[in-house]
Order: sequence, then structure tokens, then C-alpha cells
Amino acid sequence: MNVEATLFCGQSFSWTKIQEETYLGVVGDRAVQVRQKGDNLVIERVDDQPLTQEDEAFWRVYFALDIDYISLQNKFKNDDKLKPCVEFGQGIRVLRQPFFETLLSFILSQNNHIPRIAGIVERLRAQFGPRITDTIYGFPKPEQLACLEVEDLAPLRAGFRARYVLDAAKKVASGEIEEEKLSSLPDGEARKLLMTICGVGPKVADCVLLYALGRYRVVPMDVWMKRAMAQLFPNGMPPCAEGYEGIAQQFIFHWARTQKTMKNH
DNA sequence: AGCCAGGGAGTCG
DNA sequence: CGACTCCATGGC
Repeated sequence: MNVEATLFCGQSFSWTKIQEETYLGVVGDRAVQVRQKGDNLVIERVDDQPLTQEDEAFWRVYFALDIDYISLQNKFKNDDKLKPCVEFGQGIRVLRQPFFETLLSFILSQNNHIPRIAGIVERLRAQFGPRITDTIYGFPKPEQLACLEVEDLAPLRAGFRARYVLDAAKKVASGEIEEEKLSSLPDGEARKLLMTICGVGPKVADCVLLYALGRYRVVPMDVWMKRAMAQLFPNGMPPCAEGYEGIAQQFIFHWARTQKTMKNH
């Protein structure tokens, strides 16, 4: 597992690097330090309490430890174009993040860059989330945001996205949008339902499906991905990615985003 | 100063 | 449908 690439390849905005191979993350109401140790990761709670069984189950889901990435990567390497992307991003895993915070994070991501998205998410937690330590706050529940007005979100400096955040919170809090309902629907239908939220278009919906609901066939297409796909896979994802196109996408995205020279096309 | 950032809504044709 | 503008903020 490549912890750093996994945490900073644009699928999550709730981690910070605190020292070499050590990262601080807040997910839901859990704050942990994660360390890369060889090929493995070591997780410690910031309150120095031992991980409970519930914690372990949670992080197992979060890091998708049930998925065999070794064989998945080997499968991807059967394609000559996909192979260098996989080798470049060896050990990247697609996370399975909590639904509501993934939804809000990617609503905030539109026409925005990663460091600033992380900043807004951090202020959102600090302002409205449950206190974990003096300086660390968890992610607020939909109900805690649903009753707010746009002016209340001013300190976040989220700009025009503030009203989108509130619409999402209201629709989730009211049950109009339900994670279980989304899970019961096929990709296309789930996507449509998500897009009834103001501020959720195809790209944001796909990010939620892939990064929160584990829909591994879904491929979110931003400018970088479109560019990379046009250059590498004009006929679509290679057959060896069948069923896991979204995971293949993550390797391609990470590769494309770091190839600054591609900007000249 | 101007451009861009893991887009989407609103409008016009 | 497609194209086009605006959206609010901050970093470079």
C-alpha cells in the first residue's frame, strides 16, 4: 500500500502530512495518525486510546482492505497504456469514505483546487462538527447543517458553493436523499437521484458513487481525465479494467495530474 | 493582472 | 441537445 499517494491523489481532502510517512486524518468523528510501515499502514487514535474493534472495522472499510489490489494491479498491467500508470501509482487504493462528507467535499470541489477544498472542509468541521480534541473536530451531521442559512457558512469562504452545501444537507437530513436508497439503485439511477441536489452534476455524482459507495465501474471525468483518456484511451477503458474502471481511473488520474507537460496539449 | 482550480446552474439558440 | 457566461475565492 502507498499511503501517501492514496491520501493525496484527489479522492479525499481530510488528511494532512505531519511528518515523513505520517499523516493526520479526520473521518467522521474519528481522528487518527496513519503511518506507512513498509508495505503496511499503522493506525493510532489521536487520543492515544487503543483502536476498538469498531474502529478496526471502520478503517478496514475505509481503506478497502477487503479488495485484493495486488491482483487488480496485475490485471491492469495487461494493458500497455495502463501499465505505466499503475506502476507510477503502485499501492494507490480507492477509499470508501462516509457518504455525507464525501458528498459535501465534492460539492465543494467544483471549480476549486485541492488545497483550498481541504481548507474549506477543515473550517466546516471546526465550525459545526463535534469536538474531538482542543484543535480537532469531526465532520458535522446533516441535521446540524440543515437548519443553517447561507450567511452562517460565510466563515467557510466557500463562495457560491455555500447554498449547495445547505441544499445537500437538507435533502439528506429529510431523507429525500438516502444512502441505502442509492445503494439499492443501479449506477445510472443513483446518479440521477444524486443530481437532484443543487450543485451536484455528473462529475460530483460520480465521485460520490465511486469514493463513498464503492461503485468501481464509475469513472468521474474532470478536465485532466478527459485529456488523459483522449490521449491514452480514445476508445475507452481497456478490457482488463472491466468492472473496475473507476479504480483504473484513479491510477490514470494520478499519473496525468503529475505530468505537467501534458498541459501543452 | 490574469489565469486557473477534480463543475454546475442559468440562459439562449 | 450544445455553447456560452457567470459563479466566489485564493494561489501563483
